[in-house]
Amino acid sequence: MDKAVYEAIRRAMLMGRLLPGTKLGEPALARVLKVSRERVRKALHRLVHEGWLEAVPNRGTFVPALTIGEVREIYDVRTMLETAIVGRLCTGYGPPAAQRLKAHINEERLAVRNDDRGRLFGLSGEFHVLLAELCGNEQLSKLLRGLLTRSTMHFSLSAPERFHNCAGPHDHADIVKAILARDAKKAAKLMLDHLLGLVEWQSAWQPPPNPVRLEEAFRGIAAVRRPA
Amino acid sequence: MDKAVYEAIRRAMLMGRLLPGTKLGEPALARVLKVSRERVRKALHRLVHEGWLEAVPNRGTFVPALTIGEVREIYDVRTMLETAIVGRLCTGYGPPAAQRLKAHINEERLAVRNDDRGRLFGLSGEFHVLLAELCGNEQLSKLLRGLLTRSTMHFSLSAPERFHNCAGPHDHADIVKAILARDAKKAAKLMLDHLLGLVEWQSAWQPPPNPVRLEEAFRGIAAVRRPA
DNA sequence: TGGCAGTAGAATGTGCACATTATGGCCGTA
DNA sequence: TACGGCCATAATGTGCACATTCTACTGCCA
Repeated sequence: MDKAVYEAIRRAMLMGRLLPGTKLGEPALARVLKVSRERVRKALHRLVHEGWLEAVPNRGTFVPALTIGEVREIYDVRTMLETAIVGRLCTGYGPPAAQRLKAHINEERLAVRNDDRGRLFGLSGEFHVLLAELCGNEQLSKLLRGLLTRSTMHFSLSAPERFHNCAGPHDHADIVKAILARDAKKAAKLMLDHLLGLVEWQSAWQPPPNPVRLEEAFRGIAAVRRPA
Repeated sequence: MDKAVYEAIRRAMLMGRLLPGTKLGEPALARVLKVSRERVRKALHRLVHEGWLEAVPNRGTFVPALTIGEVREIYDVRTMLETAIVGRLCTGYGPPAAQRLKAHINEERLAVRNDDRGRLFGLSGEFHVLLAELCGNEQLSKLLRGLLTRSTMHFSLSAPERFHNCAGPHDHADIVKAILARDAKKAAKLMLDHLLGLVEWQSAWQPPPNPVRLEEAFRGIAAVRRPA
């Protein structure tokens, strides 16, 4: 199955092993992953199409360096969708929805108590997906899942070793509380502030100097040979 | 360039030449379009990934038969985004935005007056894209463009020969009027009603018996060989 | 006559070899 | 010494041939 190659590259990106600007050569990947070049090609093409990588014709595929502007745009779209989502959940949801929401919040609390950053990182993302799923709209869920992965990619690539506390657990609990109280206005406002906080928090991570950016800037100027 | 193959297939779908359930065989397409099978393969894979076609492993790729439920879901997502869009446009837009909106409405009026259904069909879609573009969010524009093509695909496939009047021009003019008056509430409401009307109008198109559906139903039963 | 196994054909999936293009080093010249 | 053109090398792009899988027809058997 060629999905394995796709997943391997994606995982490497989420783990921050591939810095922005890195070139993903087909022969090198095929050698490392021990698969044929065609498999690698297909996986790369798919990743490019999904926005994970950038392809330059006759040059290769590269790990993109998302600008703060693009991240803001993605969060802006998320805001539009997710404020609408919580609003809709306030107008009507089934009993299992309430139960799932409470269960999720409890899991996040548990992760915080155990200081399990990795688990909390995963749960924070899943919370937003959960809200979409509770709307019962498959298209919406898929779309939001894509936006979420893309919005976190920037973070994963730039500062992966430190999982974000996201200011999340508390925000999430408040949002759930508002939904259960069927307070649409408040829920939407809380979601808006939550996402605004996230994007601001991520923006603060841009300033630290990115080594790859320097390498790109000096390519063809200084007499340094790139390591890869 | 392989984009030509991609565009050719897409155009055929939009023109309604490919009915739902039709199989797009690689050798047949390569023969018809006079390109190598690899080009066809790449184009098909891309179309599948974008949701235009459906692929069954070791079976081939087929023109999908979107259910009413899926169409409703897509319109639901569009409602979330587009009500937010008009709301945002009401809070702030530049002078060129107002000018472009007015110009578009005028073009639609002109198309109606000339009874140019084809042009009106295109303009009706472009109106929604225009609103997204005026927000200045590239991600949003791309996303909405995809949703729009997918939501109209169902229509194109099931009833392509009759371009929809969409109850559009009038609705669009009202929406623009509300935006220019900076009446966010009204604009959002009008957009909501507009999209609700569109999806209801499209739903009404499902009942008429689909010839391909019959062909599929009799496949393997009657002694008819499929034309392709 | 109805059902089923076997088989021939075609279509999809996969890997390989070649063509094309970009990159980096080398050399000649101003 | 610096600049510009040339060439070797490696990577990407493309087409082809083979392997695998599914479909459909045929013939056999109950």
